[in-house]
Amino acid sequence: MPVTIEDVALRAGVSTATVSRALRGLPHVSAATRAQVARIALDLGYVPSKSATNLATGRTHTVGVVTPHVARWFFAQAIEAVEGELREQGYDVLLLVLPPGTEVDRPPFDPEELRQRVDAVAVLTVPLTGTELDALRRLRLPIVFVGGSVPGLMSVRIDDIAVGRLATEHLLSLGHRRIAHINGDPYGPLNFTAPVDRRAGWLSAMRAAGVEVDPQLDVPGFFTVEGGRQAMRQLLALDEPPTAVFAAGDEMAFGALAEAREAGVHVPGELSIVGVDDHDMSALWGLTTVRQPVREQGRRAAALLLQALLPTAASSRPAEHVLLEVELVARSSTASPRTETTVTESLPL
Amino acid sequence: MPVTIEDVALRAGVSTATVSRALRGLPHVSAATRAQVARIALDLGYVPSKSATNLATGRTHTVGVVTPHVARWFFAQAIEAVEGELREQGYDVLLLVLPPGTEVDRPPFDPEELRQRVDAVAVLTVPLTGTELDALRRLRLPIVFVGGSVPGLMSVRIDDIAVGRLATEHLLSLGHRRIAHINGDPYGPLNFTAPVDRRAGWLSAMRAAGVEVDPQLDVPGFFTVEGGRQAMRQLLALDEPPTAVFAAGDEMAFGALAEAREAGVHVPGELSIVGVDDHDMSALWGLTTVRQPVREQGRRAAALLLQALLPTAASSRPAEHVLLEVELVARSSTASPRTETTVTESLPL
DNA sequence: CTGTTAGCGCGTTCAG
DNA sequence: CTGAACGCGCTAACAG
Repeated sequence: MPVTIEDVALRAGVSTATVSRALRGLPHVSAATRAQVARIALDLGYVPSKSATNLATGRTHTVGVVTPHVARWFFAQAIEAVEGELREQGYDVLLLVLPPGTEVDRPPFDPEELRQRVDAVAVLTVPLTGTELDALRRLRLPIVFVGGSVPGLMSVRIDDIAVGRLATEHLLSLGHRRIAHINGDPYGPLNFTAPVDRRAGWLSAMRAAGVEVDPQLDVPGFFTVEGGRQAMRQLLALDEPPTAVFAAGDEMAFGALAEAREAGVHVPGELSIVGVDDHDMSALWGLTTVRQPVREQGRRAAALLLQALLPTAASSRPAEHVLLEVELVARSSTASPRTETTVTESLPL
Repeated sequence: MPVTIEDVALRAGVSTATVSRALRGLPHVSAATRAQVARIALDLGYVPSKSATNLATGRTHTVGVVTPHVARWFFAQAIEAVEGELREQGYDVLLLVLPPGTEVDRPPFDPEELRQRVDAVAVLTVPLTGTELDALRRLRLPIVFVGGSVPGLMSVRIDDIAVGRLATEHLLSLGHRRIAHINGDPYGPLNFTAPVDRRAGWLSAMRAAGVEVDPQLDVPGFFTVEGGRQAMRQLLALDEPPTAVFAAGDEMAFGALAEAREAGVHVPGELSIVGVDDHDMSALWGLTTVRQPVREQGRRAAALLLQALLPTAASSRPAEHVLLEVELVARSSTASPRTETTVTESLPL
């Protein structure tokens, strides 16, 4: 039913090979023939069959994007960026959302099913088991991790230890000592470096400042608004609540912020909060945060794949690792502890 | 390089035809042969080539999802839902993000490029030109619109007029008369019914209540946080500002809320605000809103496509239109105007 | 510069 | 119940 290359060939009075060459801009085609073929293809509405092309060339012109979520800020941003870059270069994007849950209780992800469908894969901080990673490697496809890194595979991410340190140092410099940390899932996946590193940064900064860390101040928030809320509730219930909180993600910070206010705890008068991301709504909340360039990470990841897909690309170079800069954005959710200044509404909200 | 059906056939000592039948559960294969083949396929790690299958059957087992954004709440939710449902049924999802901008200034979308790649298409309230729509129809593929509807094509959406009416009536019933409306883009696309309908609902409710509508109270917010903020600024600058605002989307409502508070206008004491969506963060903001079941819309849309893809499906039935229910969720951003009751902090934030 | 000939990997008749 | 043979639409040698 669809228009095939043969239809075009017949109509143009040439062979299918010539049509193929003409349409793809290959050399060895007279300008006249090329123009003629192009015209006919156009008004016949000819579109090459992807499957046939793939079968013949072995390349799918499709990149798989594996992600655990699409609705969360980081992932949505990253997907949008990756898709844009890829589509611009003529690649299709196959979206693969891994069912939620840790790698233990979700259905196993079988990278093999990607084998015949994509030329490369971008993995957005998905917690994968060692088995899955091995299978992924066995595909021998260009693979890039975004927001995390795995030995031997390309990656684009930020220095999450620096993130934790930056946030914590900001609070320390304001005079805080009792600084809590709301992180991801303590029983979560192993191959998910961001939360672990951010915590490490927090600990490192605390230690460097000679501050003892109370284990009670290290609570899980699961990277969700609601999780952040619960975490904050837990912290406020302590005999000696923190004067400052470092939340490993803005969404958790929002929850924490809301919970604090609801509990009548004034931010930043009685409690300072720092997040990570610089979410679209962080400014609205007046949230101090460590900004990470998510879209940039997406773009860079796509670029790495594209480059690895180039015919000239040697398939066995050392995997590239791109580390992007982060930056502390100070807003109104942080201040020095126990200031005796008038507690006016310093927050916009 | 990949394992082909022939490798399996050779190893099993049968023909490729038998392998094909055995693996796909077709009849006319002895139980023994079937088991044998299955085992060998498994330990050879055989995965049928999608392209080859497609070429042979004419079906791609892929559904295209066309969306203008992935990072905005509605779209992210819908994409996640559609993807989940589709993948569960063995379909791949090809993500196609249409560059931002109205259909006038973005690069034209050529549905033809989908022809050889997908079996069906889900369009998420993307503003399409008539030309694009026609081209889409010409594909003669099952097509479903989510969040909007187009004559002759399937759709899943909510009654946006009812949405506008519901929100407005809530405000009217509280005693408001000067009710503003923050909508989408006045110069925006035509085939994008949601904003138009929501406004119509607002007007209709106002008229039904015998309230005159001041054109100055109808301002654009572009469905973004920042747009909502600007809109609110504009409204507050009026000689006679509104006592209530109906924002056509929660993200705009957030912006409006923040702007109002920043301007020192107490919500809901001096100003009531209603949104639409019931965004994940609406509860945090205490935002009264008209909830719409986005994920459900995504699931239903996927189901419609799946059903139309069934071999038994007659290709020329009338297009199905699914209309889902909405519901007003009253929170703390709305109250009666000019109440003289103590203005305590009634909002959590 | 162009046409011919082979496949790419699978599904699908049609014979056995 | 099973196999041989052909075709899906296109690209890639290889001739001319």
